[in-house]
Amino acid sequence: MEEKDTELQIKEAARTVFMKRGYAGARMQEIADLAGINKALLHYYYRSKERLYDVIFMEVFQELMEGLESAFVEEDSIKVKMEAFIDLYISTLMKNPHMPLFVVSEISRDPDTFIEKLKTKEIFEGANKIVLSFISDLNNEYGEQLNAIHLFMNIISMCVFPFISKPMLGAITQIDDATWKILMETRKEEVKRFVAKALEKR
Amino acid sequence: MEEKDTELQIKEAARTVFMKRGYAGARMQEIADLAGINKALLHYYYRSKERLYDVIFMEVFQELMEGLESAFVEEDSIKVKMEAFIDLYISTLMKNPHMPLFVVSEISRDPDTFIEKLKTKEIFEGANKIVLSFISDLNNEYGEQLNAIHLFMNIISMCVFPFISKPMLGAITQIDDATWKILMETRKEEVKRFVAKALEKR
DNA sequence: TTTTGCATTAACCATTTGGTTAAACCTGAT
DNA sequence: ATCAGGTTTAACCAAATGGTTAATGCAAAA
Repeated sequence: MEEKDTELQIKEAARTVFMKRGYAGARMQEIADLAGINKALLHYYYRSKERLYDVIFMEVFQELMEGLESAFVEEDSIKVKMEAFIDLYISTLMKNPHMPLFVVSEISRDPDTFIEKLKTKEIFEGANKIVLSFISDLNNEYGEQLNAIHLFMNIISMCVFPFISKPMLGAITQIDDATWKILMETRKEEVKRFVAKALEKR
Repeated sequence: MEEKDTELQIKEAARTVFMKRGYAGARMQEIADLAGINKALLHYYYRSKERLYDVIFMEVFQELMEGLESAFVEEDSIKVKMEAFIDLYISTLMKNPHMPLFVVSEISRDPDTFIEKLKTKEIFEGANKIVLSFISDLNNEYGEQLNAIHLFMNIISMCVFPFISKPMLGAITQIDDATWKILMETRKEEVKRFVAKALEKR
């Protein structure tokens, strides 16, 4: 059947368009064109723009959180966890470079609605618990040296921000895509070393 | 006269609305309402939405770059410059928390147009030169320990990203505004210490 | 072969939205 | 007082846009 195929094609098209343009900038017509279907069919499968958007947004958000969680499944020392996280998260973002900017800007567009949506889903529970336990672990291990929340922010920032600022950086410094890929690949080691050195005990 | 007053009021309203909603999400009517004037008057002063937007965007972008530059005017050691930058940039962002997300998402919405715009302006020259000389300074001083570009990214990331991710972080962890302010205030010292430690020579 | 029911489309519709126009409104100069 | 200039507005317009509807296609069941 074409059933699932069509629905999937719509979702892929919607994902591309929403990620590129944001909710306000996205056009139902463009999604339909990209999916190779009639615009009315969008409304047949997903009643409205907002519902379609919700589905896409939650999927992307979930992926972002899963990427975060999966670094923590193994029972290891906090240092190993940290390094696993840095490796894995940068790799994830190299595959999906548009995800973080999309998620972050759409949340700040309407934080209250986002909070409401979160409450109904279970994604939140997992991610939230893991973040808090990570911060608590950091605190036990490095509490005397550094505020754990700041350490957490530092790590996340160094992993995520380069992807968010890439278009701007690229415009200013004219880095081509090949160079960028190498830069992000070497970045894993650099960030790990940077953090490790900053946390060295003496 | 009301002349400059009206024009200024339009610009302030436009800035607020564009920063909150982005180009696509902004409505000329909302800008007019916020400025307390008739919508036609917007077109009287600025011919179109795009022109008004261009003015606002370039102003905000310029402010962001000036903030970056002003930390470097003094002829000091690279370490002092770095610390001045961290202090000053976090302070700037505390006053204008929406600036970075606005700039970054609008650039990535249409990087080519942004590059075109940049070429015609002089803002670029200054900022670009300073960034490159900063990276070159970093390289001379810490080149053996760390790739200078990554170090530059690290510092910028740790300063800027918290403001970009605040709405998301706030939604997940329920940090109130007072706590946030304290957190960002203490962050200046934390980031400086973190960077200093990571760069210590032995 | 006919029927049934979902999938798909062309044509439409109502609203929103950026933009225009012609008239009204000031204010300072004559 | 009236004239001339820019400023401001109410009313309007055309295009874009999300959404609907009624008809068509089409495959499996009868």
